[in-house]
Amino acid sequence: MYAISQLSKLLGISTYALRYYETEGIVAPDRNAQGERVYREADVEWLRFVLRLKETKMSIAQIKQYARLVAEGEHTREDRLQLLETHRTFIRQQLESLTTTEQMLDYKINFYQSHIMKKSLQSQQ
Amino acid sequence: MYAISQLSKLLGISTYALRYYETEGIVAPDRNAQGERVYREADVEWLRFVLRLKETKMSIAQIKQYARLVAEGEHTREDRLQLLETHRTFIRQQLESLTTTEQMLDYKINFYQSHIMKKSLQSQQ
DNA sequence: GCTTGACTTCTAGTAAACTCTAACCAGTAT
DNA sequence: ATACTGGTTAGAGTTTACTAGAAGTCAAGC
Repeated sequence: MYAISQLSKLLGISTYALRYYETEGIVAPDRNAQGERVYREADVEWLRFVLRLKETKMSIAQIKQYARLVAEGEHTREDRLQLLETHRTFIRQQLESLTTTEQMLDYKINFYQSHIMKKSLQSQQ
Repeated sequence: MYAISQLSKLLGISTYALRYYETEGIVAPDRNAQGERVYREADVEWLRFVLRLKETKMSIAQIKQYARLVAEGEHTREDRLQLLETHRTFIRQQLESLTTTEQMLDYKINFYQSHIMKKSLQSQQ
């Protein structure tokens, strides 16, 4: 059980963001007697997954859509599957793009380093 | 040599974006007698690299900074190297994050598929 | 009893990255 | 000659994802 400020620290996101996710229907914490948000372990796990989706470039709109399907229950399983498969495809594209770009950077970095090396050799002579 | 609309199609980005990149100092095409932008092959290659940086989550501000260093010439090589190395580290983090998330999705997709399979088996009986 | 601190809601503001509109111009087709 | 096409600029508007401010509630400590 976490208060909003505790969860904010735990997840490394702002309390503003946590409230925003709630208004967007992405998370629905309990409330205590004072009306304060109380996040359970299940909310924490869900939010960790949400942050993974965000890191891998899923938009808030899409995450919201997925959250809505989960909340709607059993009969949305096929839709959820579809959504996750689409995102997996997107992730695989990103992996390709990152690998290619990493290689380009390796090449450029080697280029710069060899030039800098030449320069420092020159300055030694 | 490409007109803006041609390059837009070639790169799959809008003419608005191309003009925006120019105002940000990221690209500096030639102009013809009518004052229209003329992009050379070198501009195209540079923009392809810029788009790679964007795909891998480099901000326009950072790209702008790198472009400025390139334009400034020889004495900025160390800074450029630094910037590219920092981005390579970031790319490696993204690769890790994507791999982990892909595995989570594999798991969830298998889960949904096995449930759907059960369901369709039930409906066959 | 009053202040402090952590929360609440509502609403406005912000940063990033475009995206669009308006007014204009130059070359081509009818 | 006129309309159309495709370009130009300056500047306003849009979308996304927060971020911040104002005003209020409530329990705890001095």
